[in-house]
Amino acid sequence: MIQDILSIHGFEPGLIQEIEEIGYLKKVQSGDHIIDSNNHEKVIPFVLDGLLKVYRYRSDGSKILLYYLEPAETCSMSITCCLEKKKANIQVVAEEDSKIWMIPNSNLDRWLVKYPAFRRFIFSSYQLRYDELIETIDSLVFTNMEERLFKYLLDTKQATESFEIHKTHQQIADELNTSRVVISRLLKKLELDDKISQQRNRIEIL
Amino acid sequence: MIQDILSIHGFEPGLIQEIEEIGYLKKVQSGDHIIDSNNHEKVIPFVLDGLLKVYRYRSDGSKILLYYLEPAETCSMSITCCLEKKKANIQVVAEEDSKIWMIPNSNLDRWLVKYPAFRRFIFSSYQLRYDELIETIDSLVFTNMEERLFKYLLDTKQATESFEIHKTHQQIADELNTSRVVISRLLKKLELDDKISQQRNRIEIL
DNA sequence: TTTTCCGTGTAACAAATGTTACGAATCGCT
DNA sequence: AGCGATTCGTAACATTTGTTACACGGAAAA
Repeated sequence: MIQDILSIHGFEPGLIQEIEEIGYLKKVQSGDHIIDSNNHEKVIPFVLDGLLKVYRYRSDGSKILLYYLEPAETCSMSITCCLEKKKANIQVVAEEDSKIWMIPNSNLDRWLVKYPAFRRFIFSSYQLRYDELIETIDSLVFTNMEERLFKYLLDTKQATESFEIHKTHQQIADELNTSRVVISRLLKKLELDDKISQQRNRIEIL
Repeated sequence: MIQDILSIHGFEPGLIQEIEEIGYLKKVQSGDHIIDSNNHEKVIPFVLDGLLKVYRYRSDGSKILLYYLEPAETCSMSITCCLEKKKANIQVVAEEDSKIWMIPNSNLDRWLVKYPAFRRFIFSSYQLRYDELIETIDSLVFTNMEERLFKYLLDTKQATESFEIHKTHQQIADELNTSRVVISRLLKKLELDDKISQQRNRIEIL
């Protein structure tokens, strides 16, 4: 199973073996915190199954959703954090029940040197996250809340592979950093436009 | 001169020699385009002197200022772009007259393997840009236009090492993706609050 | 069943931002 | 000096987003 997912990126057999030997499986439930400010253990999480959310939090307690991590992806913030021995103010939370292969950072630098596929993997991870951050900036600058909300629904649909979204208006508002009333207002509008239908705790995308 | 700037990052003598041999100096004037969608030459720009702006542009022509590049810095977007052979929709423009050491991408991968200091440099560049993008997201989400404007003025002051900013309201509006009228309104407010003083084409930070 | 709590709908208003329009001041050029 | 172009100030208004308050209905708990 782990071999299968790692070979997606064309990892060398030797690398796959090393990752298997040094890493360990972590099973988490929806809502669990995988990485936090408090725990300073230097590991990078490689998602085997499920869905993770990566937040950036600020000193005043507010936080921003940076991106989602899907299977076969990893968190580039954690990588730099490991390589640079720097504290990144990030938080990785399970959105669904997930299985994660936790890889201690001890061999990162050596792997970078030894395995070309690992280099490619790391750099394409960085690129992927860059693209997502820039897309976030894009949508903040150029689109209004209604579009951002609809995009959020579509993204959630894709990430969870389901047409139904089980979230309250308040939860959505928190993720989009606005208020519940605004979300209710806009969801009602989307409903009138026949783009969604909703019941309590449930939004269906049409 | 080039040795001096490269040694800031602790580059190995052999690496410095290679970079000197393979790279070339490019002098540009304020407003010149260094990297564009059209030219597909694979080089990474290393700033020796001056100030560059990195934009992301979109298909509809609109663009966003991603970050500034100061001396001894490089553009991580270009790096991934080189390594991944992928087209990044970025544009690098000279904000001031600048000197740039242009480094063809042919040896990037080999340098990553051979020189630890180069690995550290690349990864810390990535981290730096991440931090800036996240800070941008932060300010878009949590602060109003007045704060963003004042922060923009302070950043410009720092980047140009001058208390005077020679820009029109329209230019500032373009960089902050708003309209000229809004900027004029807010600058007037900052002036009344004794945070700045302004004349035509000139803003002074107090 | 009754009570309480949670999620949602909606009104009314406030604040921030965007848009259009026009006049005044200043600069560069002839 | 005179003229046109650029830059800025400001009013008036539209739109978007945020805030407060309250009602309703269903779900969960007592």
